[in-house]
Amino acid sequence: MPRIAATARDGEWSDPDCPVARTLDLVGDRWSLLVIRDAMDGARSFTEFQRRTGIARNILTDRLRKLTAHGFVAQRTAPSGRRREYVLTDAGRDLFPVIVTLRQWGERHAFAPGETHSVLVDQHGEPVPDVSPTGGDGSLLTPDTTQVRKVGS
Amino acid sequence: MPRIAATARDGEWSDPDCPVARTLDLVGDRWSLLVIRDAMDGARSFTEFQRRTGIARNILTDRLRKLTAHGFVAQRTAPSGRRREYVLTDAGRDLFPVIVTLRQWGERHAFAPGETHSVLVDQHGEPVPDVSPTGGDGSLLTPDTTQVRKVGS
DNA sequence: CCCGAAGAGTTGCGTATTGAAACCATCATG
DNA sequence: CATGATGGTTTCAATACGCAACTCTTCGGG
Repeated sequence: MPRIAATARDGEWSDPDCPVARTLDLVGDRWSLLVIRDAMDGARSFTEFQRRTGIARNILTDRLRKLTAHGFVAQRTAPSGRRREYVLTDAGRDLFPVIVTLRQWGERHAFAPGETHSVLVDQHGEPVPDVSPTGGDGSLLTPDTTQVRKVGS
Repeated sequence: MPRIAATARDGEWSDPDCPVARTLDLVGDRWSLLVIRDAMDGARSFTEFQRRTGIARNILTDRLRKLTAHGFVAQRTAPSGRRREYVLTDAGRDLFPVIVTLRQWGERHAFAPGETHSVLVDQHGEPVPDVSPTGGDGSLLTPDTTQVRKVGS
């Protein structure tokens, strides 16, 4: 029985060859991506994250610590004074496409017709268009028109 | 077309207005997205999912049940005979952009330079280009050039 | 018809993670 | 110096998870 799983907390990847699995080893839990979402939306302080997500404070402590350890956020002294604040790193900001696609899936499938929800808009107040993978020629890609090439092949 | 009618845990959304939160209520756990990933990559049977992910069998039972209940996969009789198989629904297939962006983040940030990993390629064997949100005018969008418009405002 | 193997779970049980609430420490202000 | 805000830590019960053993059904031979 081939045991693939070895859990990321031991310093091991659960499936070392797969980038999807590695990313989920880092942020694939109930709260991490919501913390990232709020950081992208301007949250900086422990209390602000707690207020927005409603996460338990001990779990938030743990998540902020892990997100910091894994390089998604960094803790720095606020410009205004001597309080510390959490800010996204480049790697954390680079999760933007993940957050946006999660949001857009939710908009399409997790709301009844007519049910209201928050909307992501650009500088001009225009809703952000759907994000979808395309080939080099601009054609839309789907699970059926793509495949995973394993490392050894 | 099956709208995701039900229940994250006890029938309530953890943050009813936010599409990101709703999506994570449904698939924001350690395993669901990996099961979806493998379904996109051709897995159909309980045993095949178990072999690919390494997930514990009782947990896999639970996840397949929840993914079915929430309309990501459906169970149908295999065309070849009388065995049942799990197939992605349209809603499940529509998570493709999420899986791809998670994969691409991992490729950029979770591998050391030179470390090998599996690659997603199109029909011609070409790697899938980076997916990123753009505005209506084609400009790249970032957390700094977008904002969430709340329902009431 | 009987046996065995494979698929798909189910059950029991022990460990790990999570969550709610209370508790603590530091600063700033009145 | 009392009060409140920030940023946690501690405690402890409730879930979730992983492992292994067991069940049930469906073939496929012999």
